[in-house]
Amino acid sequence: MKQEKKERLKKAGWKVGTTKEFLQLTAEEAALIEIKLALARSLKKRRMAQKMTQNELAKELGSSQSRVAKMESADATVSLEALVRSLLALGASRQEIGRIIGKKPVEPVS
Amino acid sequence: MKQEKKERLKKAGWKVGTTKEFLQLTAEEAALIEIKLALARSLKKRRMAQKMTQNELAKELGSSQSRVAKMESADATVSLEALVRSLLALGASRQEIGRIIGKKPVEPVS
DNA sequence: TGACGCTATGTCAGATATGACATACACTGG
DNA sequence: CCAGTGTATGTCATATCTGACATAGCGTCA
Repeated sequence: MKQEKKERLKKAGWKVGTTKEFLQLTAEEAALIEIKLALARSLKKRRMAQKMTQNELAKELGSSQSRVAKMESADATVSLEALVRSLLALGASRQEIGRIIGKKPVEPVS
Repeated sequence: MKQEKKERLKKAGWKVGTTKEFLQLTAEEAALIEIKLALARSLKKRRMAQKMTQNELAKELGSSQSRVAKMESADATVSLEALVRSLLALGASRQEIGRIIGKKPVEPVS
């Protein structure tokens, strides 16, 4: 069920339309992806606000630059856990993380 | 970085001290665990509110009763992602999940 | 008592995520 | 133009997580 989708992804590449429709995501999966996107955006914003490079953050996390890049782009290979860990490492509180997750995304212009 | 800790654990054997000190949890790790605990509690609460058994929920999730039990007990082998997915499956919204994560836990009696 | 329904715990093969590395790209200052 | 700095993307071996299964505990009902 997860595997199927990845296959489709690899073959299809990136086209337009909502992410949800194109990937045939269920509502739950769409919500999970939105959560990850919100966290990823926050992560990048926070890192930049602290004037850190991806490499510096990676070292703090005991990870590598490439993985930080993937986190910030909400790459499919990064887990929710990785995103939350990183935000915590950048000083975000539980409450802030809760807010990031709960905040409604900006509506795209129709 | 996770492996290191386990190594240390195995070598050190069993000494006393608070869990936190003994396991040498950083503040970030402690926060992550608190988040997982909050989600786990909510999961159980929600499942019960819907009068579902662990088995029923497991089937909805494409999983097994044992894993649901582990989720509800915030077992170390369950990921943040699994907890969030399960809550979404039980109908929780992004906003609700944000609130669960952000909410301060009840202080233990001193 | 025993049978039944629900939950808890341990284990393990297979699936998924990770850090590390290589490499490419984009931008800037010289 | 080149060199340097920061970011993006692909791959791979290994670490971690997952579903499934077995089995045990624990109420409850007859």
